[in-house]
Amino acid sequence: MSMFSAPKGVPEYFPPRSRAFVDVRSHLSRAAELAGYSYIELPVFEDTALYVRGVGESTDVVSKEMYSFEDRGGRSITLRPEGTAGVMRSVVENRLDKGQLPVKLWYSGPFFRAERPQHGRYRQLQQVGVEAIGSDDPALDAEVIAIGDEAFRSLGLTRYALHLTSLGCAVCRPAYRALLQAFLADLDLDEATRERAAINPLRVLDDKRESVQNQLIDAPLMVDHLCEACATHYDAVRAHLVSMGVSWVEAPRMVRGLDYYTRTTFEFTHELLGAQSGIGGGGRYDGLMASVGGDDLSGIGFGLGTDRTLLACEAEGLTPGADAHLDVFLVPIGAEAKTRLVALGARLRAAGIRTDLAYGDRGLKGAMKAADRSGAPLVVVVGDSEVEADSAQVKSMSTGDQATVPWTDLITFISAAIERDLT
RNA sequence: GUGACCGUAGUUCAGCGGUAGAGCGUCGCGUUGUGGUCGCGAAUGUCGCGGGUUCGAAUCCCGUCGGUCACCCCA
Repeated sequence: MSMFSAPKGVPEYFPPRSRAFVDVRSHLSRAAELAGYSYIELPVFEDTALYVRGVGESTDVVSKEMYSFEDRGGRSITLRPEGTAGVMRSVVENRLDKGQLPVKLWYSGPFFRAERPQHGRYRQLQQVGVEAIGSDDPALDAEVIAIGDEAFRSLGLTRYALHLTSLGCAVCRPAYRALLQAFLADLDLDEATRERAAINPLRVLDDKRESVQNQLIDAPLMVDHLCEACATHYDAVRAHLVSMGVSWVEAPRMVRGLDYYTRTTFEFTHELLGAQSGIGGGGRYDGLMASVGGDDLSGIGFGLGTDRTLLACEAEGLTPGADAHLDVFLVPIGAEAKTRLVALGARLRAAGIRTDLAYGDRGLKGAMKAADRSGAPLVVVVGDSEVEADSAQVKSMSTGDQATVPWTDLITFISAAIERDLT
């Protein structure tokens, strides 16, 4: 029994799985780097009002899932529940939007939502996100979507799907919203659903209950009521996706939980993850920057769930980061040998060779066992006779071959052996 | 936040009212300085935590904490 336990709903990654987590995260961010996005490091807490105004007071995320508290100066602080609002705040505050547009940024780190934990749903969740700000070019929408697709594909994932729709804009959405509300008013719905219809009628569309869905068959859909500009924009996005070879399914009833989304909206889901199947989602947000006090620039971005992407990889039997993480394992027998190998280890590491050593004066047999388990392809053994001969035994763990190598040639020999193994 | 199920060794799990078990892992041994296979042996548990019922509780009941599944929500 340990005295303390981690807070509820917080995932921890430790070896060996932490290696997979790190590898997943680097695949996700690499896709963004490959498309010219630059890293932005942001605070994990912000002024509560930023989320209330940016994300939307009526959203579940803001109204019942935020970790908010008063700091010692009496300010209301909130642990960030999502990434986009914070990026907007920083862009406006630091005038990153005053140069060439679009500004393309990526970020990574923990986010916090006080939800009831479940497999794949955590109170501290990890995301890798991108934002492209200051252009409403539909090619940029397509780029962002394609980056997400490539991020998942680069990990070897295949059992995922891209859901796509357009949520319209300030011109066409209000009229559609009224239309939908009128439609919903005539349906037989329970109180909670009626309430939702009043606050965010779009949300009713993706209700999972059959009894509700049956009544929604003839519900008006946003995509059928887009204004000319939105329709043209959406067509262009789809045309670009086709030319990039990205496939998707139309999801006219898809809804996002954050109020700022407009026009292009998308979600990646994985079919093996159960109820928490969303592994990434995003879209365009046209009014967000202005609502946070900046110029009225539009933007588009996504957040990819690092935790869930790892779960998706595991569900598909993929093993990210499984490559051996060591090149050489050193086995000393005796005090003199240890002194020599400790020094050799430092030199190997300085030469960029990943090296570990058998500590704790284990017997040769035990040390070899440790060497085997380390996964290192090469093992260097030094005992009394090697010390005397000023040499070392270098063993290949895969073939079992062992060579006597003069001490002065060791680093060169090892480098060459690793080089050979890589080719 | 609502409902249901689960919580036993490092790990996966069996035991379900009468002195705590197995597989895997860990450590040691199988003669002097060589791992993976095999054989033999050993260590490790306040049976999540707190109450209650009982002669006796890992086992039954209540609470609590944690996890899981669905709803909800979303990454």
